[in-house]
Amino acid sequence: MHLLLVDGSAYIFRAFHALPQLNRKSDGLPVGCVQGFCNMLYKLTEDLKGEDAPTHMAVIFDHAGKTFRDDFFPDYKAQRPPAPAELVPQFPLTRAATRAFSIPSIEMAGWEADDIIATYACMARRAGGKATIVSSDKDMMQLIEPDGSIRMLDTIPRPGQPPLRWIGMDEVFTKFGVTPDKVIEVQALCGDSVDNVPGVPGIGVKTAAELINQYGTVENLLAHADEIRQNARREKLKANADLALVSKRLVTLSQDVPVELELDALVRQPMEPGNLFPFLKAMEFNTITKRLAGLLDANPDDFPADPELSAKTAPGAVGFDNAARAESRAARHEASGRSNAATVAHAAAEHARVRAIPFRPEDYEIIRDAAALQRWIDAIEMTGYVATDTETTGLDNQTADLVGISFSIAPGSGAYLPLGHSDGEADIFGGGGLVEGQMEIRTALDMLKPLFADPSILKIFHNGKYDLGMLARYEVPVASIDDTLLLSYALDGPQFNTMGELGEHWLGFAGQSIRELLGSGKSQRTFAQVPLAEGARYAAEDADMTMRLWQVLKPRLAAENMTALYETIERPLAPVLARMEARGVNVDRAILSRLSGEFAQRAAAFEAEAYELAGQSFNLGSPKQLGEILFDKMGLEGGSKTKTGAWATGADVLEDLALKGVPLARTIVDWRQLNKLRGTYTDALPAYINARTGRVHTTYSQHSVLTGRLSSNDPNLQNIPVRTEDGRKIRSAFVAAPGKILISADYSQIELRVLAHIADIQALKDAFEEGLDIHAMTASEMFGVPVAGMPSDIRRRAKAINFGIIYGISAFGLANQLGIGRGEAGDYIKTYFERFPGIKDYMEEQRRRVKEDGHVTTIFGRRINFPNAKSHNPSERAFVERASINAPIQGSAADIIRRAMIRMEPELARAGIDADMLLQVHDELIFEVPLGTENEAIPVIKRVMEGAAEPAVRLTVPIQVDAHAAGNWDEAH
DNA sequence: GCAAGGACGTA
DNA sequence: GTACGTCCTTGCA
Repeated sequence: MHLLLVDGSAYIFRAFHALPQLNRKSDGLPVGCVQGFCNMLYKLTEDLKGEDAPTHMAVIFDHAGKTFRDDFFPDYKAQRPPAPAELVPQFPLTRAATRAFSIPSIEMAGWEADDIIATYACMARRAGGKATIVSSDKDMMQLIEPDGSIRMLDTIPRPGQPPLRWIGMDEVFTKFGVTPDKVIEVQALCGDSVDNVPGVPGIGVKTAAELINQYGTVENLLAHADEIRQNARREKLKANADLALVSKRLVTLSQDVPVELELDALVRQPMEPGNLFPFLKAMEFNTITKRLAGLLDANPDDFPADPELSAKTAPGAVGFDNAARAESRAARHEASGRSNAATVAHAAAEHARVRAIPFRPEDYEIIRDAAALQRWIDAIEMTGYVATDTETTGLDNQTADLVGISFSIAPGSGAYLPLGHSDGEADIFGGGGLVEGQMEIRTALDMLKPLFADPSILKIFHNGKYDLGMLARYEVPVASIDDTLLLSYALDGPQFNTMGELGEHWLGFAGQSIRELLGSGKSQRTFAQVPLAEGARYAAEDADMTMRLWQVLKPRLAAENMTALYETIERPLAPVLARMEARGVNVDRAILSRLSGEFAQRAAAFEAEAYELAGQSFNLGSPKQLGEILFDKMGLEGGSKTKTGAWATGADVLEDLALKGVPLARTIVDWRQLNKLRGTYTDALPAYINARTGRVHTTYSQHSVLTGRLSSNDPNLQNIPVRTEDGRKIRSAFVAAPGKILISADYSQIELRVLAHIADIQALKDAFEEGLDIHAMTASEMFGVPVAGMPSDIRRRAKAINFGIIYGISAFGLANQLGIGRGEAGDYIKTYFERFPGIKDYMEEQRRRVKEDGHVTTIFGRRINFPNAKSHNPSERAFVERASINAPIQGSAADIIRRAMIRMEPELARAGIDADMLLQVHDELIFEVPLGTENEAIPVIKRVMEGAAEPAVRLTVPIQVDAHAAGNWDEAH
């Protein structure tokens, strides 16, 4: 007999990290792991033929709740984060899949899958047969028998490797340095940080193997502990003898679980089309359905999809993105065994646990050679995740050089791999040679490459976008990331920006500041000039801190229902942005230089004119001096003061004065405009052209904006002028590369459409449905003027009101904007509310929510916090009210374009279109495509952008995107 | 050398 | 009336 035992729970967890989580049913339910699981079952039957073909088979799952190990070691697996929300609904489905394949599905309260597997494997062996354990879990390696009667098979999908990989004596020896029968002894000594098996502190796999190979067992080792020559090792062992013994009990698999099914009950059954196809069809697994139909010679059409599981008919079938927001329900599901209250408690417990772990910089390691690096790589692979951070010579990852990389695999662990520390005095050539004792950079990176590229190993960064861009320049691609900065942003908004702030708040320890390390001003040094030991301490602490923050923040996702936002929006967006930043945009230096001269000349003329009109020369750039001249010296009326008591000289004030016949005011306005364009754009932008790429690379901030928008800096490419003719000249300097053309695609009236959807305003929705001019329609409704032949001034007012609504209108603000009285503005608002009563309801609802909850949300569940909502300052409170009205609108629109950006690249690739997404300007995306391909690219771009809310949210208004192609940004817009 | 304030570019 | 980032001056260290 040959018994095949599949470790079902381990498979889904490992597959979750190994597989791209893209596969969803038409209702949005994630089924990637279920699909991988079905493929594996299929492959097992296909590939295990001849003497490997099993005669008996079962799939074993972990059961929710405590096991016997918790009885004597309550901390066992205590630091496991709760299962990701995307995984939770897949647990019951994998059991259903097992039954669909006519295979017994076994789980038992109080026992881990590993113990049940061990029990059955031994039963098979005692019965004179053999057993194959389908698992890659190292804890199972203790069961392997040298005579081949118990073997292991790894089926976790890994790119570039065969689907089935045998694990034998050699693999075990590579991992543990001992034969399988001694694996538990080694594990007892070295422990396991993932499962929280303590082991003997300070003893790793290598040392453990050495000791066990000499003494055989933990007990014998402890009995002869006095013989050990190395002082530290001996004392550690003697001091922690009890930990070693407890650890051994923890890792030893039970072989006498009182299983209910005898071996005979596990005899392989033929697949039953009536079980199989209803399940596969409900899951929408078309490929495997076809394959199995061929194999079984059956027609799947004869079997309807299982109505209980099917997308269309299942009760309460909703898109996952919707469903995940109510994931407290899903989280209550079996496997995790935790109710929502439990996920909250778990997050709190994790926070307390991590916060209590002291920082010990003296434990950090410096990796100086390949052997040490390999040890860390091995440890990381064993752990399955790593917090990591790159140290570089600057803040801009397109120009900085890599100086080192740090790692941490658990709170308190840390290592620094220095690669580019230089000695000698820093000079303009970047200092002297490399400091001794560093690995050659290419050698080290080549060793790390498979680790970073391995999607089954989670890389945890803080602001990973930076590191991704950095590593990409060194040809180190990264798959599977988590990001503590984005976790914090999804949970708390832009409240905490730096690791220091997060550390201070969550761990009570800010860590060493980079400013202190590098100095400032004239004496500032780059990380390359930091002495190696000092740099190592800082860098390793950074990775350690990142690991701790991850363990604190990640469990909060489930507890606070932010998993879907983080998993479907924030996490996948970061690599997209990293690529956009790396691409940059082509800017014509000659155009800017010519404009700079032109603007300077014209500004100089205005400057002379201003001195003439003022009767004196002064600094036109100084609002203070200008205010004194206008209101003190010239004695003009109507001046107002800013909050600091200075004369207000803003454009609106000067515009007023100009209308009242003060020519100096107009001159200043014109001068300021030209000077602004020159200073901020034509002079500043050329300095941003990257010497290596010849292009301008902005940096996006994914975590800075309250509402969920991106921001752009160094340089800000989201405020390139467009409103004035001179401004557009600057825009025209953004040109396509030779042989390419730019496409600008922008959402039309996205915020008003979102408002119509959220507030459910039928009149607005109808107008959008019919493709009307929305401002003209508003004007017509409000003022009773027909749309045809509408005076432009009436439309302008309606437009201002529409924008005002989005901004949380006030009579004061609208009056200012339109230059009318407060009373009249108030009347407009009143009329608007009468014509569109739902708007008022919406506004009151947001005001109520922000007061009650301290936050409002977007349609995708993004939470926007307003800690000031209960302020005693009335104007502060009024501000919060306006912002809380605006935030769901601006934020939902921001979420929509974020979703479009995430989907854009794969959809373009799928359509076979070569297009580079370069820039995002809130409601606009800029692409660069080969000249002549724009007409194929545009429909795909439009389709992705227009459908970006689906399927998570079904908008009740049409979304419209306008796209144009041209050689420069001005003409494409 | 740095922070704050004013002004102004964008959606 | 919302949300940003940058440039420049000013005032203090």
